[in-house]
Amino acid sequence: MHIDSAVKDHFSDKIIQWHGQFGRKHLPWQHNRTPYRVWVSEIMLQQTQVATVIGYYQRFMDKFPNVQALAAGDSDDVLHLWTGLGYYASARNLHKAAKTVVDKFGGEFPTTLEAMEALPGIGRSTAGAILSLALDIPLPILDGNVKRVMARCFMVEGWYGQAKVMQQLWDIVEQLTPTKDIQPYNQAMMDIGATICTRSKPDCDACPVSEHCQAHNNDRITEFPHKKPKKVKPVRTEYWPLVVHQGQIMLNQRPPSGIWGGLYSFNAFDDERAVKEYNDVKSWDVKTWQELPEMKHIFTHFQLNIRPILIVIQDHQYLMSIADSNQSIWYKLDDELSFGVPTPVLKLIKQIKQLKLDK
DNA sequence: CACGCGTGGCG
DNA sequence: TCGCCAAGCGT
Repeated sequence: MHIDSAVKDHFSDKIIQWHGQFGRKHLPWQHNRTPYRVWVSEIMLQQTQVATVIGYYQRFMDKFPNVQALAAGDSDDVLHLWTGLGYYASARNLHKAAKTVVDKFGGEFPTTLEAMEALPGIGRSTAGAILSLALDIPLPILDGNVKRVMARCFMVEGWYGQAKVMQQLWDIVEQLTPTKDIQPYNQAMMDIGATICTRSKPDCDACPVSEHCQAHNNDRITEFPHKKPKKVKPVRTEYWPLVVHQGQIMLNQRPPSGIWGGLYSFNAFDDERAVKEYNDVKSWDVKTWQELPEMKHIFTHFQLNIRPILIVIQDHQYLMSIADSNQSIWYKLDDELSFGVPTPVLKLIKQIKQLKLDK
């Protein structure tokens, strides 16, 4: 995609002008902007909101005011200052990179994208942020905010996990990046994403570049950015006969491997008709046949809908023979459990106990 | 390309 | 109440 140079100029003019009026200029890391200070803020802000970061940032800077102090610092102190912030590998990378900057670069941060990206924990966007915000080097950034703004302005199809989408977004921000005033420009891009072009209910009336926004102009704002399709968990429905006789309930041990391996559970059938056929084969004298409310049980990889059917029987001619075959047991509801059962089975057993059946 | 990484805020 | 998500990166 090629962006017309007049459009580009107008776009960046609008963005920079907006920054003068509405941009955030008094966050702690926006004063005394050095690569070190911007770097620490960028790492802390990865996947963490501004309001959360501020306190951590100030404590960190009090303890480690420059890269030499951090490099010389104790790793326990670094991690302690990170406690509660999460992503502790980021703190370890930060410490490691500080040592590299001091040992290999004499305490001066590199000024090229490539060298910056070679430091642990610094990817392309963070490298661009440090170099542009601290040193006014005209490089684009592409964090979550900028991605959202770009996806809407240019109606980028697809979701961020796709390589072609990221390529397209980088291509767009490269073309739009102005050669001067990069600091306010990049700062404003993030601010607009964070405060105007929000995930839900974007305030397009307040946006300085809404006239360039294809999604807005086509009234399709809510469609962008496209969400990654959630993997739909397969749904399986099973009918479970809960066969009760004289205060006992029939359970079967499951195969040793697979779901609920070795645990005791109820028989499972694909439909209610199969349960009836099963019952016919057994020739039980059925006293009660009652469908209980469906239960949903979520596994990692699928959802199981359980349709329990309470079957109270009074014939006991067959009971012992059933129990003798197929790993079946008759569990006395008054006894303590002495074997493993899956959670939905435990819930059903508790339900049945409360019914106080045919004692 | 998918996943793990941590926590707090929000609708 | 709880699933979703927020200034990404490394594997």
